[in-house]
Amino acid sequence: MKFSLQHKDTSSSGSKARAGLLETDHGTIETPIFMPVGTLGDVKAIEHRELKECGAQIILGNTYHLYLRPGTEIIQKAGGLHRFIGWDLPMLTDSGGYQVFSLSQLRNLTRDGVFFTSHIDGSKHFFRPEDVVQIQRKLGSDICMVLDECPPYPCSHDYAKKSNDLTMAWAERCKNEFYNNSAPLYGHTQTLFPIVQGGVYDDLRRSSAETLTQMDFEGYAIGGVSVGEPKEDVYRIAEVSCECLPEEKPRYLMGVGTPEDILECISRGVDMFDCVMPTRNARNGTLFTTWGKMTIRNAAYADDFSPIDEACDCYTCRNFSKAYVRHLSSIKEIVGHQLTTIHNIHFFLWLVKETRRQILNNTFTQFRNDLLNRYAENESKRGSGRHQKGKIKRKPKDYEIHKPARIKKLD
RNA sequence: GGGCAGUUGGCGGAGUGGUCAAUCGCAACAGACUGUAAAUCUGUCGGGCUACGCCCUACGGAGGUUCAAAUCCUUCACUGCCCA
Repeated sequence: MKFSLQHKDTSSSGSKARAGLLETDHGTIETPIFMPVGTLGDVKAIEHRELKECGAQIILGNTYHLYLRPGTEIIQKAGGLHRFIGWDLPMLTDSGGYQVFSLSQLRNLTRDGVFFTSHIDGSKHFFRPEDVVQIQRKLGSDICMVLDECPPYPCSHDYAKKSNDLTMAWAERCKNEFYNNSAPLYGHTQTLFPIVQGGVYDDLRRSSAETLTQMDFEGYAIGGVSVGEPKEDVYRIAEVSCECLPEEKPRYLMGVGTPEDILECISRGVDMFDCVMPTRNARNGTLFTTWGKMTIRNAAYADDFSPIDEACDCYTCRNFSKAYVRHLSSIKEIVGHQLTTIHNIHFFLWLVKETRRQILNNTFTQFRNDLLNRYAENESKRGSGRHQKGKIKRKPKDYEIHKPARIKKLD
């Protein structure tokens, strides 16, 4: 893998936005980039053909989920993940570190690794950092991720420090396994990104980023955000972390975010993003547009025969009306999910593509401010139309109540 | 013509003397969703208020019993099944 920084934005003194090229054996990725999430080997409700039409340059897969189903051996037998799923562009696989957070009820942490009880059949699996590297070798993803602990929010400084220490130790072990004890299996090169942790604490974030920089990787991820903390924390964490990471290497902010988050974090020096938001929200009826977000299932669109976004040239907007998409989405027709997913993915990819163009043109700040203002205006309008009687908090399911993560045998 | 069963909020369907403006599901309406256990979840859902409470109108129609009826009785209407 090779990353080259093409241009640093100069549209305002505060902007740290960058444009670059990330070359892999499966193709070159133009950054900033948004990577659609394809946890189980597909990006939900959209075919590879349509993903490419939307401008997707790289997608994610998930080590933990693919290991459980269909299983690493099947994928290896198929000739790797690219061949198995029929995707010939770059792929990044997440390590399962996020499942340490999202499946916290079903796992136990030890210094040596993570013990998972399968959410599918209750079977037991132990993942050491080394195992996760070996699995990703078998998957053959272009960018592999180290195993990390994604700590919950809120989280004490003490816990965040211990957690980060563990993640740092695991990064070292993953790196050793990756470079000294394993090799690519399918003829294309792979690289390994470590993950900056440290909760919402600047000192820990700096220390984490510096530690990883010392270890010298080809690119760096920033994790542990978007787990419930305020947006300002996310932006500050992105900024602080980027400041401590080498300029000539790509930075990947994991799990972010909304269009606003992406713009804010590009301003702070982030190059790569991934998030389930465009796909999940599409299936749940929320669409993103150049003027803000909308709930396509709202009654207001029942007889609105204009496209979702006049400025959008995705397949959905070129061919169908709000009224039709609303109809299909409301009754949860499969094609409704497909059309909304196509639109949202297209929008997120348009957003980063246009952002890149503006960066190269030194007009990024104006572009960002215009879009953020438009979004804020739209949100305030939405807010005034709400019928909610009070702030409603969703009751979490049992398995979603994150018990404080435990690190066993640390001492 | 006779017998039996039934008629509950937009729909389906609980409830069978007070704790019922009425469980639940669907539909409807709104909201949430950030390295996907999510095509999921949450809230509202007869009307009106000086709203964590109060007042109306409501369980096919009318009448009755009772301190109190969606729940019991009479009768009418309608629906389904069975027998002529």
